[in-house]
Amino acid sequence: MILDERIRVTLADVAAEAGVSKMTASRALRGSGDVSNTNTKKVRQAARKIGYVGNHLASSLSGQRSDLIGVAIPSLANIVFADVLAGIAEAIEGSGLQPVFGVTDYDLGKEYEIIRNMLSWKPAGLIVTGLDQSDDAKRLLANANIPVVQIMDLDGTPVDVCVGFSQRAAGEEMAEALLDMGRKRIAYIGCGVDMDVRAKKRLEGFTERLSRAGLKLAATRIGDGPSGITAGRELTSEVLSEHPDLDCIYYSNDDLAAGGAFHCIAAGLAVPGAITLAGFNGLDILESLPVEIVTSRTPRREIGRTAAKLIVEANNDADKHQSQILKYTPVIEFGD
Amino acid sequence: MILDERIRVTLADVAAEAGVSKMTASRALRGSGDVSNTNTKKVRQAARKIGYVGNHLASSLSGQRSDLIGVAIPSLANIVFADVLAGIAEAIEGSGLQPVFGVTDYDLGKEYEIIRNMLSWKPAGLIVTGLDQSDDAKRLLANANIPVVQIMDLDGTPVDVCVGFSQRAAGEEMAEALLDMGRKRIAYIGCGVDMDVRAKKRLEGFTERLSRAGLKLAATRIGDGPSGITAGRELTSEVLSEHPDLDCIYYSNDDLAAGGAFHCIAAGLAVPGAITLAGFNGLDILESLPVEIVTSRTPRREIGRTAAKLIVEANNDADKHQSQILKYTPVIEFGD
DNA sequence: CTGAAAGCGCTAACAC
DNA sequence: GTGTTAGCGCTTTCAG
Repeated sequence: MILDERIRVTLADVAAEAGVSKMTASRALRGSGDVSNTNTKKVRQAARKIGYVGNHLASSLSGQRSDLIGVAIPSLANIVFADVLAGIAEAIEGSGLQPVFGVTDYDLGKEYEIIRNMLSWKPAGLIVTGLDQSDDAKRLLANANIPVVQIMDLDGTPVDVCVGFSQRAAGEEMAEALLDMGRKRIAYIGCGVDMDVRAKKRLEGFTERLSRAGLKLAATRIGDGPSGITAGRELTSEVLSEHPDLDCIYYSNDDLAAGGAFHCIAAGLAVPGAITLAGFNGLDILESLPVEIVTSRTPRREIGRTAAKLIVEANNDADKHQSQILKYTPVIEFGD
Repeated sequence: MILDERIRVTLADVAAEAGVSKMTASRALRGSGDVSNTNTKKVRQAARKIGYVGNHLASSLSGQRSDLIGVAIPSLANIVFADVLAGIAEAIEGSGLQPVFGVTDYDLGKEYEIIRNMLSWKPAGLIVTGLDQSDDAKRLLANANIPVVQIMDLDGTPVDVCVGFSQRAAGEEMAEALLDMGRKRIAYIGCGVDMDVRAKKRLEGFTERLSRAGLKLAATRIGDGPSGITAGRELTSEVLSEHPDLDCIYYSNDDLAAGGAFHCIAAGLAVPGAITLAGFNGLDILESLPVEIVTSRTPRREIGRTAAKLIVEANNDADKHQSQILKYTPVIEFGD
């Protein structure tokens, strides 16, 4: 295909075709202001006839604000963020807004660049993951003068709106649940790549609750490869061979825990009879697993949906927007 | 937060601060054309000092083309498309392009609207899923005058570039592999929501290959709920209770197949001893499963990466762009 | 190497 | 109801 210079069809063409002024055409197409029925029809027909598509760049530049909504997430390998995106897509359906996304790879520098880049599109709003952006990034967000929603975390000071749950508390509550089940020799398994701020916060809450009960982790193992089922299986095998007496393993997420479950099944270890496995997120996979794994179900799709909805609403009525903290609470599920 | 009218800092402000004209500032910031070192420094400092962010809307409008790249995918619940997005994000890293996405829900009408909407951003390129858009949508794509990449399929006539594999052939090859393993009483399990065009094409190829061997499907079960592990487990249980003599089940994807595996484990059915399970995609989960499932590994991340790379390259050098078909081939894996 | 002028395609703000 | 006039903030000319 040759990218030749095709004739661009613009609003002026539509107006000419319909025999009205650009403004009438513009109003008719957007349904704004009063336009006679006759002209509305004429314009719509003309637009269809000559294949008018419109130019968001021009309308946004003129209107001082675009219909874009910026989303910065740390990763797409983690299904959790795909769920967040799905929630966002769901919430903006029909609103005329469209999401632009950027993947930060858990890197504050990249995150700053992405935020900066997104801001230059003058988006209707921004959704960023977590509360721990770099100072530069936070300054950008604070001065952006658009709704900014920070999601998935609550432990910190939000820039504007915050939709999430306390990662620390989630860790504490899981510790509490496991203690209630009588677990005493507990190990932690995580992954380096996955050791983002939020996983760290959960681990902190977890160990703190343990120490209040006079306990500490019997073992800690942080893999250096990427997180996933395979990694979980291997790390579990390693940890259990070094510490065969464990009665519980807390994983930084469900993928790792599922891998742990597969190891236990293969090794003939009863779960949760001989050992309790606990994960995080409440992934679909756990429900069908032949063993029971404890997990905290995180409402990530709802979080995405709520975050996007707030921006959609602020976009329709800017006065309605206000800084606020919307708190969710992960629910602990025992897999039965 | 009150969305007050803040002072926007524009290129003119930077120019004033640096004591040069807007043009010199513009050139210095973009590194285009020749600007003296002195002025370049002055401008850069001025920009940083007053916190200039730039306005992509204005530059794109002026430059006739934006740095956006539009992506239309059918769903985010399906991890396959999250992988595609991940590949896209990977490929455009550092290129200055940013992805805008839309979710079609396998709905041609929605897809048309999304494509139309994206085109109005005058994107640098478009990535759409499959070859089966509506005629209206195809017309838009054909006239868009930008690189258009259709991904994940090969069975049909591409608009411009096509990066994918033949779904029909994938179905045929899986049938062939299962026949080679001596399977004879084969059932198919899919999901209504998941019964997109591509799953249909695979099924067609599959049954055609069977009939060439003088066989036909022993049973076909299409669930009406959403696809997933849980659905797979239930559907498998149902099909097996009606047809206990099956020696093989072909699923429309790995999630369903994994659910089937869990059913078999719970029911004490040896896999693949008593029954062979075959899925599609080559998801991570299969590797760690305590049973062996046959699958076709699809290079979805590579496809996303390649598609995006083509657009990045065309963006750097439009003359290099040409319509072409990039063919991938899913590899059948036997889970051992 | 630098700058002034003229738009890019659209819409807000006013007239009529 | 409809049209006119000015931009939105930037870059592409084209002169110096």
